[in-house]
Amino acid sequence: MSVQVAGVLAERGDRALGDRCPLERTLGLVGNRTALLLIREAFYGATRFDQLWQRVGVTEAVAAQRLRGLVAAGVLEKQPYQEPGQRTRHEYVLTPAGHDLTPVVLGLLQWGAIHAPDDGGVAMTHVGCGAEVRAAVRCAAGHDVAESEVLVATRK
Amino acid sequence: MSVQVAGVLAERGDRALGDRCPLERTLGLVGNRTALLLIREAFYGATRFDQLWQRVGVTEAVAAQRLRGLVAAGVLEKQPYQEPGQRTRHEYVLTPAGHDLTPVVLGLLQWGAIHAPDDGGVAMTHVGCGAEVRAAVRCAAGHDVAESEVLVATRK
DNA sequence: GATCTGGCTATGGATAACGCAAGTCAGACC
DNA sequence: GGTCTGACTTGCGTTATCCATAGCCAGATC
Repeated sequence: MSVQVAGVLAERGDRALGDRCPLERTLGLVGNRTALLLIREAFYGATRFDQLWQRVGVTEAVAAQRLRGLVAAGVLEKQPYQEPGQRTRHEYVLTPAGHDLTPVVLGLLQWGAIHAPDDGGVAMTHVGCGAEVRAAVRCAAGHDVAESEVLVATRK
Repeated sequence: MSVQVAGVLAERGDRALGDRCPLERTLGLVGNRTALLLIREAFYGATRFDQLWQRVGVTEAVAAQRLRGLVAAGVLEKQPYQEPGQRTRHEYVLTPAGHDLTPVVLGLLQWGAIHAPDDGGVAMTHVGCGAEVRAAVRCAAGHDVAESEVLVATRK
């Protein structure tokens, strides 16, 4: 059981659609290990360069490179801040576009917790009611949507 | 505004947690370009080896390698099938674990459609009611959950 | 038995991602 | 002016990922 596809996606046969195919560019922006781990840490609340590279466990060089990419992609932005007695520095905070990745990061965390048991799985709960939190697929009318009820079409 | 963290995640300070940190292993399994594109095609309904590598636009060698990984990770499984007058072959179908990646793939498709306009963005609608489909964060009690209302804790 | 086809495997080489180590730079503090 | 620290940058070697090409194998067809 899969989603339903329409338009170019359905008509292409068995050919690739090249680099304008859905996900191609997106994965170029956020679809690598370090970028997703940095986004995870941003979700956890890390903002300073030091925190980010140390918690992710990559070198400063790689962190700097990926952070530049994420800023360019509009996922993070650099904001100046100043602690008393310290000089002005910059912190990396999630933009609205970055926050829109919540279902993705949360979905991956949830998937790992269930299906990759060695992954130091996490438990996520709703602070308000204590119930388990999960990424779900819904429609704007409020229905829970099964995978087979999704129609994917190319935009004009 | 970020999620709330508890337990080891909150106490670790600015150290990395190594390869048992949430997402590390998960991203090793499904967190690379080709794997995610193959999962996308599986969502779209492709099952045969030829379809998969051609639609993704990758060589047979790379596709075979990643498909082995996805089968080993339990995301896909090989099932024998036979078309009349043809010999027995194998197709790759999503396992329940693979289907559990729906919010992730759908979330990435949705993010790309909004924030990466050159990504050949797609429109996703609910077949039942025609409303737009989106990945959302909910709790088991049925509440919509804001990012700041999520408590992430390490499992024991 | 020879051929063909879908589904792979094998080899070699390019590019990208990463780790390690060292260096730069700006401003607070002495 | 000199030192220190957080935030990077630079250079180099290694590993992972990818492409291109070629070859293998099983079974249906001829």
